[in-house]
Amino acid sequence: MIPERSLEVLRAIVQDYIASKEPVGSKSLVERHSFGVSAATIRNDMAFLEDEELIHAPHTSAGRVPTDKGYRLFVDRLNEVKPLTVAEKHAIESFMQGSADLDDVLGRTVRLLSQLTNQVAMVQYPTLGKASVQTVELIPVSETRLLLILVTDSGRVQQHVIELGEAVDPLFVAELRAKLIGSLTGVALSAVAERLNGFVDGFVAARTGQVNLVLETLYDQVDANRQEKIILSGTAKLARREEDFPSISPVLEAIEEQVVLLKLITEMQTDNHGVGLRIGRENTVEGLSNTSILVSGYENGGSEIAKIGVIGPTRMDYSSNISAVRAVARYLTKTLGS
Amino acid sequence: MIPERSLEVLRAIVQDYIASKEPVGSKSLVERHSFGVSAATIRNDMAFLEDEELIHAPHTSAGRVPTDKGYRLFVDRLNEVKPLTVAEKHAIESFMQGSADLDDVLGRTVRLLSQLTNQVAMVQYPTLGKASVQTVELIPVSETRLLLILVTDSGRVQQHVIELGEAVDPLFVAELRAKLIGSLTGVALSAVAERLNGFVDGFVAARTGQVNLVLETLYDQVDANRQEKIILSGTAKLARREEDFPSISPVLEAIEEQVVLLKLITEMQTDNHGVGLRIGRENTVEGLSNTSILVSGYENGGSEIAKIGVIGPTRMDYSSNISAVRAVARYLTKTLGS
DNA sequence: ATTGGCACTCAGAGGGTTTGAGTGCCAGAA
DNA sequence: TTCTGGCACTCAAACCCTCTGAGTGCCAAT
Repeated sequence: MIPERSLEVLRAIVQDYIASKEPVGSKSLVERHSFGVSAATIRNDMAFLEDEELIHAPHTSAGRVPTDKGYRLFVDRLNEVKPLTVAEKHAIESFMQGSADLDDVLGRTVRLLSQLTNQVAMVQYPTLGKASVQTVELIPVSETRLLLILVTDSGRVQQHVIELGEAVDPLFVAELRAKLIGSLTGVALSAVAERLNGFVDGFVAARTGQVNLVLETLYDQVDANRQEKIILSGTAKLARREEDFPSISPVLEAIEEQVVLLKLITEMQTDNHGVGLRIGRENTVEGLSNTSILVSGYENGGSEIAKIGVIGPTRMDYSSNISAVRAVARYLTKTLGS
Repeated sequence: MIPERSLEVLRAIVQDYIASKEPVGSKSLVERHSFGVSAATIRNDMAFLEDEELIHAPHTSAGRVPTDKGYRLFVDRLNEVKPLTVAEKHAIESFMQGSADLDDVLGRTVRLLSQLTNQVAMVQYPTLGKASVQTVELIPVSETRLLLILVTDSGRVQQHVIELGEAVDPLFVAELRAKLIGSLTGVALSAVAERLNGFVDGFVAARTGQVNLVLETLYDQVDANRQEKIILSGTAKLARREEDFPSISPVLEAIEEQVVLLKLITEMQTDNHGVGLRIGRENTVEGLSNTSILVSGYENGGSEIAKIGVIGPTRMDYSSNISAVRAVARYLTKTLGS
C-alpha cells in the first residue's frame, strides 16, 4: 500500500509538472504546497514513489517527472474532475446551435472539442451495427447512371452513383425502387443481405445484370456503415506543442492512419465515469507513446453508437480535458436525440 | 540581360540545393558540373546573380541559396519537365481503377498525388458556376423530416435533412417534389433563385411555411456549390520535412484554414503548360512564405471545373512535381469524362 | 518518523578557441 | 576583355573547458 502522504506528493508532482512542463524537485514542492513537513521528508517519499515506478528522474540531479504508471494512478484515484466554466458551457451551447444534418453536427462537434481542449480532437461516425434502413431511393441522374441513396434511422445518409453502362428504363427503375423500399424499410442493416436473397428472381432475365449491379452497390454501402470513419480537427495544435514531443512526425503519421486510430478507439473501454483513457505506451501504437488518448461515447436511441475524443501529450490537463470530452459527448447525445 | 553561363550557374545552384539542402559554394559547383572555367570565374557569376537578387547568401562565408525570384526564373526558363517513370504511370493507372463516385474518385486522387510527389496534396471539389440541376429529390425520412437531394450535371450530389417541426403529409411532399423537378431540371445553378420566384404562390397558405423551409435549404445547397471545398492528404509529409521550415506550426495552421487556401488557389492562373505555381512569398498568405504551391486544373465537359495541386517547401523538386500534378490532373479529367 | 546538514552529481549556460568552407578582390595571364 | 590563381578575410558551427545551481541521497540527531 502506498502511504497517504506519498499519494499527495504524487498528485502535487503531476499538477506542477502539467503546469510548468519542468521536472519538479522537492524544494519547489514544499514551497507551493503546504505539506507541513520538510523537503527532506518529501525526498524520502519521492524515493519511495520512484521505487514504485510512479515517477522518474530524467537524470541524477534533476527533479522528477510522472511515468505513465504515475499518470494512471493520478487519473484513477487522485484526480478530481474540474467542472466546466460558464464560458465553456456557453461556448458549447452556441457552437452546436442550429444544425440538423449529421455531417454538420459532427463537423461542429469536432471543432468545438478541439477548441475547448486545445488538443487534436476526433469524432467517430456512428457505427451502425444496430441501425436499420429508414428508406432507399433510386434516382436516374443521366442517360446511363442511377443514384442510390440509403438513409438509416440514425440520420446517416449515403449516396453512390451507379454506372449501368446502358440506357436506363424509367419504368424498370420505378419497379426496382418500389420493390427495394418494400423489402428493406425498417430492416436492420445486418439483415439486409439475407432479406435480399432471391430478390433478383422477381425480375425478367434481361434485367438481372442491372439489378445485381444495384444490389452490389447497396451491399457496399451497408458495409461502409460498418467500416467506420473518423474526422479530426486541430492537427496544427499538435505542432504548437512541439516541445512536448521528441518529434511530431511519427505522431502525425499515426493520426493520419485512420484504420489504426479506429481500431484503437474502438477497443477502448469507457469506465464508470463514461470516459476511456490510454496513457502513453498503453497505446500499443508505435508513434503514440508520448500521447494520451481520451474518449467518451455518445449515444442515440439509448445505446452508444460511437466515440469522440482528444489526442494530446501525456502531460495534458486531464481534469479539464476529461470534463470537456464528457460534456461534449453528452451534448452530442442530446443534439442527436432531439 | 543575363549572360548564358550565369543562367547555367543558377540552374546548377537550384539543382544542387534541391538535392543537398545545403547552401552551395563555388568550389563544389565546379566539381559537380563541367563549366570549363575555374571556381573564381563562377564566383564572379555568382556575384552577378546576387546583384540580380536571384540568389542569396545566408551569411558572409556561406554558400548561396536561390531566392524566390531565383526559383521563379529557374522554373520559367530553365526547368525541363521530367517525364514520369513507367512505375509512376503504372501507379496512376492502378490507383484510379474502379470508381464512379465523385467522392471516391477525388479521395483516391488526392492520396495518389500525395504519394507521387511526397508532398501535401490537395484536391478542390468542382466549382459549379456553370453547372446546372440534373434532378432534385425530396424524401421523407421520419415523421417530421425530409431529405432534400440535389444532383448537378457534374456528378456532384448534395443532401441535407430538413426538420419541418410538424408531421409530413406525403401528398404534399409528392406535389412539392413534382413541382420542384418541373421547375428546376436543367436550370443553371445561377438561375435557380430567379426561377423559383413566386414558386411558393402555387401552394395553399397553410403550406407556405414548409415550402419556404425547403426552398431555403435548396438555396443553401446551391450556395454551397459556390462555396467550395477542398480535401487534403499527406499532412504528415510536411512534418517529415521539419528541417525545411523554421517551424511547421504556421504552415499547418495556414493549411487548416481552408477558406484561405481556397481563395489562394482559386485566384491562381495556370500558364500555357497547364500548371500554376506560386513560390514562397508570392503566396501572400502569412505562414506560407516558405512554401510553394503548385496547381493544375482538371476539366469536365471541356471546361475547367476545379484544381488539384501540392504544397511543399520552396525547395521542392519542381521538375518531378510539375509533371506529376499535370499527369494526375489529366488523368482525373479523363476519368470524369468517361 | 522527521529533520537539518552536508557531500555529491550533472545538465546546461557561458565563454573562449579552432576549424574550414566560402567569399571578395586583385594582379597577371590568355 | 575575360579568365585565373592567389591571398587575406569572414563567420557559423564545432569543440572544449569551467562554473553554477538545482536537486539528490544519506546520516546523525531530534
